Amino acid sequence: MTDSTKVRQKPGKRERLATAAARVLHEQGVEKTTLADIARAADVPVGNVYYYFKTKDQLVEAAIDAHGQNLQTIIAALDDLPTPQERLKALVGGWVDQRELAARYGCPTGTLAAELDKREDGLDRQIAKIMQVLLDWAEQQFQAMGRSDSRELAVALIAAYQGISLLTNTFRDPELMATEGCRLERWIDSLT
Amino acid sequence: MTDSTKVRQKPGKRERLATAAARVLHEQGVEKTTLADIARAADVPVGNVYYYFKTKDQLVEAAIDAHGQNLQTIIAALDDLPTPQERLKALVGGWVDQRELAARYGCPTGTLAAELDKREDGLDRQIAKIMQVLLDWAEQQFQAMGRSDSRELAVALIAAYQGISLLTNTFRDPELMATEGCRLERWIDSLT
Amino acid sequence: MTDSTKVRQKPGKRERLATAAARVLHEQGVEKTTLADIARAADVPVGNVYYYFKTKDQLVEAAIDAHGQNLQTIIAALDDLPTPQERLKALVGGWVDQRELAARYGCPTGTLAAELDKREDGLDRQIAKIMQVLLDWAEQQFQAMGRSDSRELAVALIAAYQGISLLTNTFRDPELMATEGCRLERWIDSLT
Amino acid sequence: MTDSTKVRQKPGKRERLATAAARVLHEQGVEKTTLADIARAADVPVGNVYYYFKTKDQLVEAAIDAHGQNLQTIIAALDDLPTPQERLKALVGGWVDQRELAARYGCPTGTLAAELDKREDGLDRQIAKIMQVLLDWAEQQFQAMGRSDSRELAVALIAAYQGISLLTNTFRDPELMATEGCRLERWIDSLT
DNA sequence: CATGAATGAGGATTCATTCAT
DNA sequence: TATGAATGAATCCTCATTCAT
Repeated sequence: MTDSTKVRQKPGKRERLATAAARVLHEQGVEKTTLADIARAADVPVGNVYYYFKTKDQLVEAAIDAHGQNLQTIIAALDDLPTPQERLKALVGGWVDQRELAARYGCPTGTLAAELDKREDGLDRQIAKIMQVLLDWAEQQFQAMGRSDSRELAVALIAAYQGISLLTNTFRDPELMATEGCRLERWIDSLT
Repeated sequence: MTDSTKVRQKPGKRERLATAAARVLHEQGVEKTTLADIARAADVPVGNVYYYFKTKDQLVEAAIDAHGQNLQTIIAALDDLPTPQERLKALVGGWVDQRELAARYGCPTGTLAAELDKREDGLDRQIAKIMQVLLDWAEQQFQAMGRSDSRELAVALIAAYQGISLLTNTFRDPELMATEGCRLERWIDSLT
Repeated sequence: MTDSTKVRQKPGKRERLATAAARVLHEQGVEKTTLADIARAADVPVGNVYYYFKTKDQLVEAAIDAHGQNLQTIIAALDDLPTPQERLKALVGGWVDQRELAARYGCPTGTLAAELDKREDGLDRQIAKIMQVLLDWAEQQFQAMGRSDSRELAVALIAAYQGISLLTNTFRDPELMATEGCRLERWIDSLT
Repeated sequence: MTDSTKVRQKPGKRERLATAAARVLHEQGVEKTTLADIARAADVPVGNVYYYFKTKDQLVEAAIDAHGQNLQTIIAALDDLPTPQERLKALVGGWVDQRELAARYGCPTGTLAAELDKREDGLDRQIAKIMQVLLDWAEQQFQAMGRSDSRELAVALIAAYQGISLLTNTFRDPELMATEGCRLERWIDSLT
């Protein structure tokens, strides 16, 4: 009981750093983000960061993980819905809900992937895994809809999202995402 | 005749730099690319770069322009085709032809856009212009096909390309682009 | 006791840098002085300088402040003297005492002012403030002597000092300062 | 006659460079002025400068010479006046006439001297010579007035000018020069 | 564990000077 | 002579990473 104060005060500095990193890296990009930026955002002294993460790359990895866990949460929520069509459309709906963020900074996973793909760290494989998870989940839904081309459809859906995120961001226009979202929902319905 | 080699080398140092920049920036990303990298790729002494471009940003801008001119060339070639369907499918075919490059480095315009959108330079507006050109051209084709939803379709098409470029790059799998290319061609045919 | 050396060395790294900057900038001039020069003079690694001062200009500003504080100290000491005449003559006496330094590098404030006036930073306003302080103090003394033209006299006195500093420096002849000092003291006495 | 065209077109590129250098160096200071600045001001291609001056320092020297010749011209004009008092007061009057320039950039000779004294080139001796000329001339005038302390007075006069130039420049206030000019004229009259 | 401070390896940029024509 | 272009040595500044306490 005595330590509860301390425990409650810093409920995982490590986690706070990872969360802050996820946000700041999304907003500023990996290369333009300083360790100091992240430390500041997490309200952690710069020197202390290294107690939790040996290198900047490890912090980036933690940020990727955070995005991954976020995705897991989203998927878990979607799985409560009764039909695959509804699940897929709910996914699209979620994207549309985030359109303001996309207009400003693009898709968190997508922009991270684009940037990390320029490197030969394992980091690019890390982000690929997350993308894979989403892809697999979408594939399952299309399969549940009885489509034999489920993989292809899953790729098309995720690609459509990544692409419209990029355009939405490039033109700073959230409406692009909204319009494309409607189109994708109609498309899902048309697949029976 | 003997001096032609040397004589021919100078004429386009500025252009050589822009071309090299376009390539290297695509391959390595803007932030990770050093002026020295570009200078080396263009076989120009670092100090000399500044004779042609006052800042790194100006060199990036020149690289963007190079990509823009490349796009213009492509579009001009496409316009020789008789029907809008053929033109659009030829565009898609071109993307598929470039799938190996996309698998390695992603779409030149798209990755550049993703990275530059993190900045508040005019550079992000510059790349948006190029994307706009492509979008406008695609819209014209859909319009020529008699579609009233030409804008929406154009956005969907370009988004699909940008998205599949990202996935192709993320998974280092050119086949993704090929498959999606076929799907897009079928889709175009279905719109008549 | 053994570690006192090291312990004592840290306490004022920032101040050590400012002091070193004040000296080196006086000796070499602002433009000719490298950050490395100052770092070396303060026995601080170059990279570390930026922990204390974000830019070279901020370091220059700190040096100006150092000169300003030095002036305050001098003025405070002068104010202990009973009559304005004595105070003014003591000021002049101080100048004469520093004539060797003036012969080598000129008046610290004056040379700095001359150089910074070529710039449009706020730095030139910073040095003007210090000059103003000296001017105001001199004016008060002449006022205390009952002179209605106190401002004009103050300007004349400071100008005489700045001018003779320049000549002393130009001709590398400390005697110029000494002679002019005597003249100024006689002049002060003549004003009653 | 045939060469008159050419002769008239470029009446001494060398001289044009020296004049431009004198002006630009006064305005911007030696260190902050690039060769390109001077070349541009003289409307001479950069590469061509080196045909006339082997190094930047030689150009600075030429600028100093230009100021020296300017001084000679002024002195020559003053010498037309009948009495030493009138000559000295005319000198002071000239300073006052130039007060706007002094407020902006200080005294050409003085600021140059201040900057060059920081160097160990012969350049600082060069500027000292010019200052010497002025000093000698003033000394002669005081001598002609029958003063045995002519040297000391000459030094005081020139120092007063250099000092008030600095203050005028520091405070950007031409009036300072005007006021001090009046004071100096009264002072000259009082010496008889 | 915490933290302010230290360090040094780059990276962009400037500019005097040189060169080829 | 004239001139655009070339060159490389400096210089300022950033930042990941380490260290001492």
